[in-house]
Amino acid sequence: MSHPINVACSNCNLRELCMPVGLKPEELQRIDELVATRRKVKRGTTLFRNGERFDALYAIRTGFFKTCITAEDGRDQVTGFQMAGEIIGLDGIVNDHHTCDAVALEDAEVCVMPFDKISEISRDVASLQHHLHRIMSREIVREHGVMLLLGTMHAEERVAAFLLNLVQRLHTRGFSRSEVVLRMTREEIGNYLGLKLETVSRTFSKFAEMGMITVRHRHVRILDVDALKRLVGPPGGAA
Amino acid sequence: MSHPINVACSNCNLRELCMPVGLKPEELQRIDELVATRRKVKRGTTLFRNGERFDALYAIRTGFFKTCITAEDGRDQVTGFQMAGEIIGLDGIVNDHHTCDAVALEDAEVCVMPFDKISEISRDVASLQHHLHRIMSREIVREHGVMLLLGTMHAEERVAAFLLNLVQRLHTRGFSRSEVVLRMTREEIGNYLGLKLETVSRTFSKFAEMGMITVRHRHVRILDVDALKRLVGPPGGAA
DNA sequence: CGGTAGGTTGACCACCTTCAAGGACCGTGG
DNA sequence: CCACGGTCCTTGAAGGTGGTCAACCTACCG
Repeated sequence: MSHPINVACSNCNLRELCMPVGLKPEELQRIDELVATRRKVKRGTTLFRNGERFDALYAIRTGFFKTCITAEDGRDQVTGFQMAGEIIGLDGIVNDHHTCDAVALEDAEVCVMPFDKISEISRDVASLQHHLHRIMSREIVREHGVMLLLGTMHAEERVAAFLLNLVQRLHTRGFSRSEVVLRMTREEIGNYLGLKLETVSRTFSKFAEMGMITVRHRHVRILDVDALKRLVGPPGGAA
Repeated sequence: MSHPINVACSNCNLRELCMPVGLKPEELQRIDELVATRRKVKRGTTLFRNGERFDALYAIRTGFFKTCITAEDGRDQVTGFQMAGEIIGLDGIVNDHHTCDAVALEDAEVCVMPFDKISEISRDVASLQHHLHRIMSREIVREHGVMLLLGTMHAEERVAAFLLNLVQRLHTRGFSRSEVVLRMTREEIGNYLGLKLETVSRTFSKFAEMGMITVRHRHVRILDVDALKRLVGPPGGAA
């Protein structure tokens, strides 16, 4: 399940995504202590679950995750989709227990960073300290955006925003800015966006009819980014 | 606008709410350095605004705030209501600029804690470090809950959850567990809950008809907590 | 006392959900 | 190779929840 690492953070090609930049050599060395082990997570299995003890943050090295919470009555909500270079597990810090499930949507590998080690090292290395704060703050700001989406947007706007966000993040990772292979089902997308899977499907079809995208199963090609952007938020447009 | 403090954290009656517990005397002394000044914020004015430079977190000493973000097209979303003992400003850490507005809903006073001072002291005082991490993590978890609410709940469930959450937080601050004086308008409540103000109003009326609450303007009395709880999430109830 | 902001209530309607049926793809096993 | 089952997806028709629009009311404040 977990195994020793073979690539140090200092050599990792994802370093700019999950670690601070501009470190001095001796700081870099301390950072390399951070990742205790790697862990492979098979598609469909969980990295951690609601209720489990929290003791580490995870940096995604490869693969794709969703995080979701479940209410007592069984309703659940996908709170995010995470890809390479992103950090998951922040929810567990408050009460030393995770409050959501992290499920791999494809075979994945994560770097395990024991939280007490993070705390310890960030007391010595100010840039790591600040980096951690920024990561948490970024997550808070991201969730504000999701609240705006869920609170004010219509179905088409939500789906457009979802696609744009996804393709943008993939692009910063070196992938195409117009091709997406969805790693999640329509139901998972809908759950995240506060819509039913049928609505997501219909909206995809509608975008395709309008010539903004092509959809074949999970393969989406974006034909007209600007049209999508216009959908999510009229730029100078009507109030 | 801002003025020297007259009550040290070590003497503050809100200490358990916004500061770590179980500090050693010398740590307490360092904590007292945290709050540089106090600042009064008049009702209807902002503590900070989207786009302003971030350099401090704020602990609410008295009063009541809302935070809200605004999309380019003018739509906005209330992301939370904050009361005494709670910390605001976390959104600003990522990019050194605030991304939301913090508006006082009644005359308020906050403790200004310069963020570089927080960082510095938390490098020496591990319990402060952990406390900060917990505060940020708690905010992330809270927002997960809001996402669940916005993504899956019906109007009645949302309003019930809102009232219960409010009264619960007031109760931990020593107020009644059945009396609430709302500090925000129906429109602000609706915005937060992803509903229109008319829907909030109607839902209040419906709850009143059902004998669960009484409403007179902004004064709400909760008559049947359990009924409200049953609304938000059927306990063992129907799936 | 009049103006204004905030709140309530009603009628109608739109968007999304619900329910249902059919179809495409994938892995497995014959 | 094809048949088979299962999951995932698409599309249609009908219905409901909450939105929209509008009128009226109340409290508050100069």
